Amino acid sequence: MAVTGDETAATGDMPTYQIRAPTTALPQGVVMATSPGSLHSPQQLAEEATRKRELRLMKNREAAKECRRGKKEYVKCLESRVAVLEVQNKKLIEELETLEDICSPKTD
DNA sequence: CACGGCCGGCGTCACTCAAG
DNA sequence: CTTGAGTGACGCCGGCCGTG
Repeated sequence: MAVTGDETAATGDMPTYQIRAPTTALPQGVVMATSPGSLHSPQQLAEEATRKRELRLMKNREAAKECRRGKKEYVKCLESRVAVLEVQNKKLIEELETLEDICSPKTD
């Protein structure tokens, strides 16, 4: 996946990490039921709202799990990449030292 | 043991963003 | 504008480990 210029393309390689202040905790559980013609009594409306909320929570629960799983995988990926790059870097440094030895004028 | 600190996982809320 | 998916932040809980 090509990160399109945008530094946070949120596509596996660079998740969008955002810091947010803990905004005022509104009381919630308030779900607006967009009155589908078939529902009338407040009772039914409330039940529908509850059902929707539970569904939403369930989906979000699953989404959160998946999100964490993906994040862990992403971090593991980065860590192994770091390991590879460290080895590569070490080799290059060694090579550089060897070449410097070969090329340096002998003083004695 | 009992405890306290640290860590990882979970559920939920609040928010953003893209699609319809 | 509405809706659904994705994700950061927060708080809680249980397990592990070192220390007195």
